[in-house]
Amino acid sequence: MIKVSLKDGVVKEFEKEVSVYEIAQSISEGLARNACAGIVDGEVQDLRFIVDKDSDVSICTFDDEGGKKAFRHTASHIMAQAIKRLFPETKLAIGPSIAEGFYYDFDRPTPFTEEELIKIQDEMKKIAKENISIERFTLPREKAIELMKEKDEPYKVELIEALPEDAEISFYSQGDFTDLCAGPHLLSTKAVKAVKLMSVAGAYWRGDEKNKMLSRIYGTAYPKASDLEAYLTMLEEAKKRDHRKLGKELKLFALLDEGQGFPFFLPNGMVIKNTLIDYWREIHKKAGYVEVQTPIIMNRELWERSGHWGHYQNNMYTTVIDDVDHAIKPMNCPGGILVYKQDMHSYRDLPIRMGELGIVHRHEKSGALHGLMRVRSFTQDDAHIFMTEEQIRGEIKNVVELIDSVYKLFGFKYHVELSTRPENSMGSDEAWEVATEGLRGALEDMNMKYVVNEGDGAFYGPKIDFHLEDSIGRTWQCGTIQLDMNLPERFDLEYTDKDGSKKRPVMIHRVCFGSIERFIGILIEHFAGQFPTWLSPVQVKILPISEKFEDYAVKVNEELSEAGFRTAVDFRAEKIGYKIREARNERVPYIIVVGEKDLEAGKVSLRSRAGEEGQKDLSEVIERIAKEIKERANS
RNA sequence: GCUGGUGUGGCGCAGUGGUAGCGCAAUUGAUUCGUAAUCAAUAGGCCAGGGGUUCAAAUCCCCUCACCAGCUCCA
Repeated sequence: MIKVSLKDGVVKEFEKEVSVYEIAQSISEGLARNACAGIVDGEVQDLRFIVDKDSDVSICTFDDEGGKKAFRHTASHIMAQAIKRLFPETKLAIGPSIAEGFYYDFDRPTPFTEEELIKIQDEMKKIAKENISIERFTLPREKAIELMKEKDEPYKVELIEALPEDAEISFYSQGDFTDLCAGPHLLSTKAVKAVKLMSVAGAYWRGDEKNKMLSRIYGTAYPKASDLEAYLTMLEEAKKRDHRKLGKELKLFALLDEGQGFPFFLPNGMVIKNTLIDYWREIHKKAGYVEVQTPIIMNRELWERSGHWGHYQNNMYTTVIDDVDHAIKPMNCPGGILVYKQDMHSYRDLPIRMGELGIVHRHEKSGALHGLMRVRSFTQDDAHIFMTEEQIRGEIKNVVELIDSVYKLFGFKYHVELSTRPENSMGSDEAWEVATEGLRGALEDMNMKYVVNEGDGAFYGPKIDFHLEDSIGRTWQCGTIQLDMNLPERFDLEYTDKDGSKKRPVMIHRVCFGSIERFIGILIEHFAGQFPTWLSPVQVKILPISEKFEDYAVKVNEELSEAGFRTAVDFRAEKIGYKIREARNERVPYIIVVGEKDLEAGKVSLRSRAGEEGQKDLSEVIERIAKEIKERANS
């Protein structure tokens, strides 16, 4: 007798061992039809998985993460099967499910064309209609290698060879198609009806740029055509908020051939940048930071001492001044350290929280550049905190809270990663261990959820990264907290402790926005250009109905400017509908219309983003907008 | 950097071998208007750059550059 505990405390008993699918059937035929996978004692399992002991079981449909994965993974196998039917000479690499769909990497002499993509998609639909049942089987490693050699799939052979000697290798086959795969998969191809192949792109075998470049096809799949349609519509909508498009439309910034990767900030964008900086200064002052500024260019000796010359040279721009090598700073830390060294420090001074809005230059590969998100010159809202070892956790906690408060203000969701020691790094294992555990401990003290990103730390220390999403779900690292026990050593930093002895301080490097440029890119997409009033380049636009009311418009404008708002008046001899259309396209949060009726009543007509609001006293409008700006409310 | 795609007035696009077009924006004039586009006229382009094929190239071929998607790398 096997006891299966389902959700809501329901327990079912089975006479003998039973598959996940049979459990679903025992609940309802409807559920069995939609079942994609199961979770058995916390592990995602195939529908074919046999439950042979008392277990907790829940059934996953497409609406569950595990079910979605199985569904899309099956879609990727269907794509591979379609390609094998149409282009049998193609070699298979790997084909997993991903966040919004799936991909599969193929090796063939020429990449797939648009027309071929359509053919493949049609063939996939045919395969779904054929309702081919999907079987799972396992082979010992040697037999598995033999099978894949026989099928002439060298990439699969390589994958299996990387698995342990005694491994049982699982395969899935559907009709004439068999693929190495850990699963799970659906029971048949039937459910995968709504598929769309999105794009073809190159991708290196095993993600290594030294390897051969394969041809990757991205696709997505849904159980219902209407869901697929909804997803495609959502993507279209998201493209409309692309910061590069809006940046041009709203005249925020420009990226020109004359400086590849070096953004120009236009007057409107500069308002946003400066307003963010004002906000930054305000919260950092409150949090006990001082501010410094260090040079953009410093000599080679400094960069050799900091380790950048050795570990970061590929990303640095250099120049020669009076026959001496210099580098344009890619990071602010060495400058901050030199500032620390200007003085003797007592334990009483610590922690020293030293902020710097530093413009850094880094050479990025041309293909990596992306609007404001990835540039070669950017402003870091940097700070270096010098402290004693005992202060580490408290300071990290302060910084995490500060970053969290910034992201909350804008309504951002974010995820956190802990990045550990990379290959090209400096310092002792002990220092790295202490630093990494310091970060991990702080995260755990605060019960923060995080994923570990092995080997992705900075060359001088491990880091906590904060990642924000853009409009189509790509994530970008913004905030980061890096714990550094190496640079204080290299620069021989000291403070005098209670007993008069010299001690080595520990150092944190941290940013909240990350790069102000990238943060603005994210902001543009997040708000679709409709910035909260406090950030809007123009906060109130005054539209006289005709020339006759220009004087009144000027008077209203004076009062609004006097109140400290960023305003503009549209004096053109256009109809009011036209002026409103334009002001709305500019995403101006408040539009004030003045005409005959307003002049007579001594009032103004207000239009906010919510729509027409009718006549109001100007003083009332001023009060309302001032309050919104002061609270930095998100309209 | 790699693979593929794209490159036509300020912006968005059409134009697949026969003298470069549309819409918006701009300028000028008229209109003086009540909540998402008033009318008319004018001006604006070595068709990314270079080389080639051809009687003739935006269009076909080669090279370079930039941008876009993805990979790699990263704030």
